Order: sequence, then structure tokens, then C-alpha cells
Amino acid sequence: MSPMVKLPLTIEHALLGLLYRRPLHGYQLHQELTEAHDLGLVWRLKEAQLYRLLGRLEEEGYMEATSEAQGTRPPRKVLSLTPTGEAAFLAWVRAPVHRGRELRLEFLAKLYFARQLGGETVRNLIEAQRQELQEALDDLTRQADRLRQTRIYDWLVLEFRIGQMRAMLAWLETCATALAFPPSPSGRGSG
Amino acid sequence: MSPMVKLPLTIEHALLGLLYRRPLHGYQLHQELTEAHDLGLVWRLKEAQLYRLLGRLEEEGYMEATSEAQGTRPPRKVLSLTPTGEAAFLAWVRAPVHRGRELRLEFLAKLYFARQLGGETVRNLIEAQRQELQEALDDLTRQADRLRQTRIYDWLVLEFRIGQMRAMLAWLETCATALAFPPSPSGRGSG
DNA sequence: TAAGCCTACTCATTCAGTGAGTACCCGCCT
DNA sequence: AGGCGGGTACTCACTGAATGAGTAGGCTTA
Repeated sequence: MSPMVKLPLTIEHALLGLLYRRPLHGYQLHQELTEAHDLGLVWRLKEAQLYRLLGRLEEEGYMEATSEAQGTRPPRKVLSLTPTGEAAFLAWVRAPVHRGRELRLEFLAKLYFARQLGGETVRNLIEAQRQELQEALDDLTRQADRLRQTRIYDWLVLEFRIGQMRAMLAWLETCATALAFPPSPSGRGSG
Repeated sequence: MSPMVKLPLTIEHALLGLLYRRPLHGYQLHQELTEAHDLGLVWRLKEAQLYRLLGRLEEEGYMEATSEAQGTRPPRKVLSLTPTGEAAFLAWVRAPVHRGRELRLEFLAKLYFARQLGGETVRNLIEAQRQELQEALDDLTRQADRLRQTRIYDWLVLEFRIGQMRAMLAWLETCATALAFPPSPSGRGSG
């Protein structure tokens, strides 16, 4: 009813991403997110929370459900993306994050899905993220230089952030290298 | 009324820490936390949230208020720590955090207060934190080694965390060095 | 026949956090 | 004289996240 009132956030986008590959029903989604690998390694959702999100995403026009009767069993509610949902997901997955601290969850999720869209997408994402981080790092470095002699604590706080960012940049290089070669035949094609 | 039902968390402890130095009233607390340096660089609180926390901390016996009338003006409510509050703060400030991601806010806050308790406290805190991190790092490294060939994405996720931790360890060394010498005469003594 | 899992929710509640508002006093600027 | 800003101390209503527990029926396997 209230279509697209607000853009979905990280978790919601990842839900869209799971449906981009193929339609799933709620329980399957839940399972993917409670496993100890892939996306389940990055974040988890309790059932209640999942259904709340799913309800909202459907209500806002990003996904739609079709009830799939199967013999005597209770019917399954299969969710699939609408064109709007697909567009939202694709835009999200290609955009870098803006704060360093968003790498830990959001970027990791983007990377997961980008891999399924092929090497080109992965390379672009990594490069875009590298630039974002580099800018933020330069900015922080400039600030830190000003504080070095005067405010030791403030300087240490900035140094902490700088160290984290440097490590992220180095890790992006690792990603680029590790994913440069066909990322294992276990991926469901589309590489 | 309901004394010490639950332990305060990070933010609450930092509030205790500010009062450990000297009693303050709510408005002063708020100002310390909206400035762009020191603790205000690490986290902020809106007024409403601050008073909510303060109310709870008082109710649970960590701090107490004395109303300080001053002439024609409305009285100020000066907050100070109870022995319980002081003990809670001191225990908190000396304990390292257990998850890497808690360095970003909580450990930084601990470090801020530890500096005011003297070089000994700072050194101990840094060393304890170093050990915690090192253990977690070894653990992650072992896990990552197992995944390297089989699950490239899972491996990258762990590599990300490993990189962050290594950077934190390096940063702890920086702290140790930078704070080894009297941390500037601007500190209010006690160092 | 019971355990457990597939499937899909709902409900009540707790907790954090926010924007806005209320009150009153003081001193300064216009 | 009047208003603005800022010190001082809150309160209120609301949104939104998140969780634990509960409900419901069917199927499979030990």
C-alpha cells in the first residue's frame, strides 16, 4: 500500500540479494542466515525480525509473494523480487560504503553478492571502495597531523581509526588478488 | 529503590568516570559530551538520553545527587559517585574488552579514563588488552588457515577481521609508546 | 508414539534513541 | 523595552530495533 516510503538498509538489501539469485520462502531465508558460513558468517537474524523485515519489504513493493500449494501440505509462500526490488538491490550492491566502520558488515555483504554478479562487478566495487577509503584516510591523516603535539588522546583516537582504515585498504588488495582468478567452481555459475 | 539490578554498560561507565574526577551536574556532563575532543570525540549523547541514563544510574545506587541552591537562581543538582559507583568504575576501567569491535568505542573510553589514573593503570590496561587481542587473533588465524583453499569468501571475511586485529595490536604499541612519557602537563595532575 | 523439523507466523515487551517542549533565570544587544 | 541566547533541568510521546515465547499444522524417522 505505501510503496517505497523509505529505502531499505543493509540487512534488507541483503534479503533482496538472496532473492535475486532465486525466489525463496521465508524459512529458507532464515536457514541461509543461521548457517555458519557465507552470509551467515556476517550477520544473523532471528525469525521474528526476519518476518518483520520481509513484511515491510513486501508492503513497500520490493518483493512479492506467491502462495505455492503443494498437495496435502500447508502452502509455501514463495518470495521473489519485483523490478523495483531488483533495481534497488543492483544499485546497492554496486555502491561502496561511506564510513569505514560499515565495511565490517555492509561491505562484506556487498562483496558476497557482487561475486555472484561476476568479476567485473567485484573489481569495480573493490576499486570504488578503495577510493572512498583512501579519501577518508587522507582526511583523517591531515586532522591527526594537526593534533599530534597538542592533544595526545585525540591524536590516539584518530590514529586508531587510521590504522583500521589502512588495514582495510590492505585487505581490499587481498580481495582483489584472491578474487582475480575464477572464484572456485562451487559458485553457481554466472561468473 | 531497586539497587544494582543490572550492571551499567559502556556509556554508563563513562558517565561514572566523568564523575570520578569530580562531581558535576547534568548540564556540565552534557557539555563534556558534545565537545569535539576528548571523550566527545568518541561518543555523544543527546540530552534526553543522558538524563534517562543518569536517572537510572542514580536509581540503581551508582550515583547520588545533592541539590545545591544558589541565591535567586534555580538550584543545581550536583551528581557524585557512591562507593558502589566508584568501585564499578574502577573495575570497568581496568578490564580489557573481549571483542575486537569493542575497541572502537569502549576501549577508547577506558583509555581516556585510565590516563587519569596514572601510568601504571594505563600500562596494565594496554598489556591486558594486548593479550586478549592476541588470543583472539591466534584463534581467528587458525580458523582462517582451514578455510583458505575451500571457502574463499569465508576466508576473506576472517582475513578482514584478522587485519583489523593486527592493526589494533600495532596501535596498542603506539599507545604504549606515546603514553610512556608524562602525557602532557594539561592533565589535571594525578598522573 | 514421540521427537523433531518443515513452514509460517504473531504477540507482548523491553530497550535505545530522538525531536520537541516546558520552566525559569540571567545578562547582553539593539 | 524587548528579545535572544545560554545556563539549568528535565519530561513526553513516539519510532524503531530486537527478542523470547507462543501458535499451528503436517511430515518423517526412530
